Amino acid sequence: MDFPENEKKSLNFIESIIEEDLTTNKNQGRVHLRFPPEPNGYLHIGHAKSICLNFGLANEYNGLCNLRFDDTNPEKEDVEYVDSIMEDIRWLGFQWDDGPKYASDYFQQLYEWAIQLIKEGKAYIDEQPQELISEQRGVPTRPGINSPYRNRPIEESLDLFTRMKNGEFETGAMILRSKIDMSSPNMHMRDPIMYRILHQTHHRTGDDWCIYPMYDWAHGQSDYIEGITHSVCTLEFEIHRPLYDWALDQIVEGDYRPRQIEFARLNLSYTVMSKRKLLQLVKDNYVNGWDDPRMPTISGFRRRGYTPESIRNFADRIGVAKRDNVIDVSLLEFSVREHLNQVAPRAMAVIDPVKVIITNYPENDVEDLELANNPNDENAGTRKVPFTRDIYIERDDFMEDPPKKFFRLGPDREVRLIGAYIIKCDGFKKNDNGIVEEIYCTYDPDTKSGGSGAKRKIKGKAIHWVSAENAIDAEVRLYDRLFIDENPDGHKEKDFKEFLNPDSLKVLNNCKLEQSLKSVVAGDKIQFQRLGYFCVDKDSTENMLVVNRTVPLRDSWGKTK
RNA sequence: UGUCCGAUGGUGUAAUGGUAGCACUGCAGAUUUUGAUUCUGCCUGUCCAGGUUCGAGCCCUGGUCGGACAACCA
Repeated sequence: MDFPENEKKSLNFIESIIEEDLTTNKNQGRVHLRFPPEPNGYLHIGHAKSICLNFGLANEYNGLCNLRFDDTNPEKEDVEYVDSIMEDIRWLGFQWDDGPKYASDYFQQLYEWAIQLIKEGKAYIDEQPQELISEQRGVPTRPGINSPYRNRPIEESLDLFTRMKNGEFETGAMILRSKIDMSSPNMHMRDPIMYRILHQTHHRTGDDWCIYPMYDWAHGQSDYIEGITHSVCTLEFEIHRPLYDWALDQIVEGDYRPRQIEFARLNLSYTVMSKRKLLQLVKDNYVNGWDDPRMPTISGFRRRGYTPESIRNFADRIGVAKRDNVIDVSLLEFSVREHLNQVAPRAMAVIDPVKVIITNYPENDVEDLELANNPNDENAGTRKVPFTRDIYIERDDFMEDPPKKFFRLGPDREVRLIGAYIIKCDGFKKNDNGIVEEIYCTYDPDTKSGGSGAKRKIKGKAIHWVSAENAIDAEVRLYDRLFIDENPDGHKEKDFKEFLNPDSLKVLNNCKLEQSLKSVVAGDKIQFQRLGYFCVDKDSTENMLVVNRTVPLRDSWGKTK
């Protein structure tokens, strides 16, 4: 125990509400949440925050959490998105209770409630053109005016609504509005639209319906039907809450009633989060699909090599509150490094190779060295790595004329080859273009790792290497942030795409990996020592391994350079 | 000249009238066969003005600043 026994864990404001409700036995002490995505795009890291929140809360309070697709707009929705959303939630490690739900499951009930409202004189059919209706609605600072159809006879509205449903009118010809208050300071209360005509095939209900309920006439009711107690959503719905409550007032019987609670959505620095903008990046080929490793989508992070644990930890750390926030991407990167540091086996890879010839090493000898898979974790075991006369090292681990603080290879300098020997540079050869082609070294046979002279101190650091004869060829994809601006969509005069990072993807084709990596499969995560965490990409073929860099290691040298 | 919401270090987030804490970032240092990890230390904060109170980041009043709202989107 790190803390006194009666010290309470601090609660976020939603937990406080739930605990308060629990102590008053509200809704018979039930806790039932839901995650309600619209299937019109792929889930992103902002959704991950919401998913972790809702499912996490259910977990914490022994409650339930539904997955409900808010599929009331067939124009934008598609099963492709339904499938990807379910896959992403499962991957994150959550399970919804009792099968996926759909707002479209409730179309009949919603329709009947609408009829009830018409009969009660609380809803009417308006057949004015859209522009007129919008004009009459007024502006936030000025009240609207009543529609001339506002007081049309109930029988007439009933008849029209039935005919709307039966497909007698064209898309957009008329709407069903609730009769609330055209002078309300809250725009959403000015006789909001409940139903519109949409001759559009729905991905689940097909052509059963040609009228579709609006969000505000579906969401609270769906919550009510499912027995949701705490309906958690993002801040932009705050102003809808009076309408949410109004809709509930029309249908609630008994003590149970869901409550809407709003929290601030996640914003991440150096990225965009709006579905519309992400869709644009995909559709206009600025990235290679929704799961492009540069995308802030859950599938993008998955392909990039992020783990569900790291995303869940991230979600825990960012907290939940109502103030607008911009989370530094470095926190996400910290979370993934933290987890991968524990679980990713280490290996050596040279991504920008230059050949080193160890001139005093026997030409055809091969030594099988036994290296730890994770020097920080004995349980990770060991692997065999072949050592030979010709090896590759990283081009930037050698300098012809190195400064004092450069602790790697250079003329007359010594470095330790990780898990092998100390070598000393005796010379090098350049090609006609002045590029270093070969580096000549001698090794000190007494300094073999684990051997008697292994502890010999040198000024140089340890560097990674790969046996030239035994290397595996690979393509390495180096990803960097997609945008060069901290807040790409925060500029009024400039389109967010102007801030796209031209170097967000660098493909390296001449990379050399150690032999032990030949059996990796897509999704495997490895730390390439001194380089970063990498993940085998699904584009890999039998002939060419493709590896994504998830995130580089922290680099205090790179900063001081 | 509307309604609603918000304001704590560079970034997030706690403190629920009683010592402003934690994490990330940044900066130093120790250890290191990964310039990683690990460990240690440091920097930096209650939007402003009044009021209530023995005591206010917290309660009240007034300002300031920021966000949301005028789709037949969600």
